[in-house]
Amino acid sequence: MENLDIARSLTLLGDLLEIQGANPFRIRAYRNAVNTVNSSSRPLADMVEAGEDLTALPGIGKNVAAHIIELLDTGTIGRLEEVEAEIPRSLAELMALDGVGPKKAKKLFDELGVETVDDLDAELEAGRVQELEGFGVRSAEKIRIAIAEHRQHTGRFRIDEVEKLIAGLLEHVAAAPGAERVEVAGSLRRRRETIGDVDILVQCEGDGTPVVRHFTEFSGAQKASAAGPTKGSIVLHSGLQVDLRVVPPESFGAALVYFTGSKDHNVAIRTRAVRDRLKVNEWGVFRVPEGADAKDLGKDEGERLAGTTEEEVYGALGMAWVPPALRENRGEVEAAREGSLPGLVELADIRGDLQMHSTWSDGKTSIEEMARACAERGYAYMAITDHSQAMAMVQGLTPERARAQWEEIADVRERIPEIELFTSVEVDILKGGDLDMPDDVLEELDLVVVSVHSLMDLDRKAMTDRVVRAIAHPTVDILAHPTGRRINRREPFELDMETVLEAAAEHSVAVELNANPRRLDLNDVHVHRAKELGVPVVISTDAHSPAGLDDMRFGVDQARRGWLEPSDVLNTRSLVEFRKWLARRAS
DNA sequence: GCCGTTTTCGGCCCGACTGTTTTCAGTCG
Repeated sequence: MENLDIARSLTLLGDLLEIQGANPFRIRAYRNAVNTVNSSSRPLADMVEAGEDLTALPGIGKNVAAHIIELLDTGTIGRLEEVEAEIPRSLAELMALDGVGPKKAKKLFDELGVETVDDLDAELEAGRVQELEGFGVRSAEKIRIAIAEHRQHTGRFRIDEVEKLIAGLLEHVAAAPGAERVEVAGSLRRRRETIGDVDILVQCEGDGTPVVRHFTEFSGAQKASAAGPTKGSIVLHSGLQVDLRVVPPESFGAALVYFTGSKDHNVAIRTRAVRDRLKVNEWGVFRVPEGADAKDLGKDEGERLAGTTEEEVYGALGMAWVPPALRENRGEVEAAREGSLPGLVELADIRGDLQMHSTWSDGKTSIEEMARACAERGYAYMAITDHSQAMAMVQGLTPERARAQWEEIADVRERIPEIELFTSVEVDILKGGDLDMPDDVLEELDLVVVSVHSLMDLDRKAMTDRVVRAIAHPTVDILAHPTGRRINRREPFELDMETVLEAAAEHSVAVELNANPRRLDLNDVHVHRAKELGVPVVISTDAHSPAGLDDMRFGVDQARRGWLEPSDVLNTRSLVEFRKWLARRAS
């Protein structure tokens, strides 16, 4: 069972308990446990099997640990079944609707017998929802719209899509009357692979109402769902929600921390602040006076210790500034207090790109043009990794064509001496783990990249065995896009990543972090696990044209989210050092 | 339900906006 499955069950249990009106702190405890499960780089199932104590994990105590062990043993949680005997699990789905929380879901169930979104739709049609106490015509209409949007658009947006969708909006906001500074916050600033909604922060002296009004009048907005003196929300035609907050200069840093999140990171730093009798909110860091209770203080009462910049805010809390990519409450709060934050890899550290395609298979551009494009980007080396022949539809390389390609590569090397071209092939891993290229060719290549492109629906054991067998081949250097996922389009293969990474460590094989924003494969948690196991990570673009080379920044962002430092990333090495790595088996 | 330089009980992050309200609950981030 995957960590994802465990997280889903615990989330469901937490949601249903919340609908039942359980102690809110108990609900929070479940949510915290879910965050830990989702952030764990190792499968909890393996930890349990190894006899490790789950309560050593933050936010997981005796009860949740018992739930998890029961779930692994029996496939279900007794406590969850008890709750489901009282209220249907589909009520949790109602809470996914904008404007419907636990209280309204409960009321709809108790008063009208609503169990599903479809039931709710029918009750709305019948006009019965607006008659309920606490509901009204307007909230009924909002729920009706929320259902339509839920059906039309449930998922999150890829980060590259969001960047394109908001480019015009950011220009529009920068032109708002009184806007002195505009910054993107939220998951987009943390560089998550997908974005649920966009948060924008504007610095403005005095009344923010004109800024919010200017924002909500954006021509690309489908509707404005909120507008006050400090906050506004719009939905773009694409369905993407954008929230805007307006703050004065003395609060800009505090607000940037707060709206960058994540929620779990914010809760963690606020909880620590309470111990030091400090109060943190989006307006600043304040000292709670002797004898006073933080709860009785107004939002900006007390002695202000910080607020203008993020560095100041973290400093007032005894922490180093935390890079946004790390703000997920995965240990960065402790590291920032101890001064042990990693020095994260940056785009400028990248010295080469080790997966790209040319017109020899499905690339759009010649080898020479790709080489010139890489040289323009200042790289010291690159690899041309056209597909092997199993990819017949893209004219994958036969052994003969591979050899012929080497001659062209030799020519290009002479014409463009400023960059080193490595010969390579992205070799298909066939069904049983055999490689789609004879050994004599593999042995002559500078670099061997392997990946799965077919039979992606094998069961977990068969797929894991297949990939591990390929990794064990003595010529293999890099396992490319290890899970095969396409964000929002194709789920990852059934694959035991822990076993794969252990095999990579054993056989001295690197794993790719595919920088294409449609893939970003590996994900941040797996990248972090690779680091822990000492498996080198290669960040490659898999470019099919020169423009594709610019995706490198997305890969670097993901690597940063996985805590990678330059030394963890193979293609930050100089040409000399990288050659040494390629020769690692000879010595 | 979790946790501990308040340590095995009694706390647990904080504010804005909306709608249905007549002073506030619910939702959201």
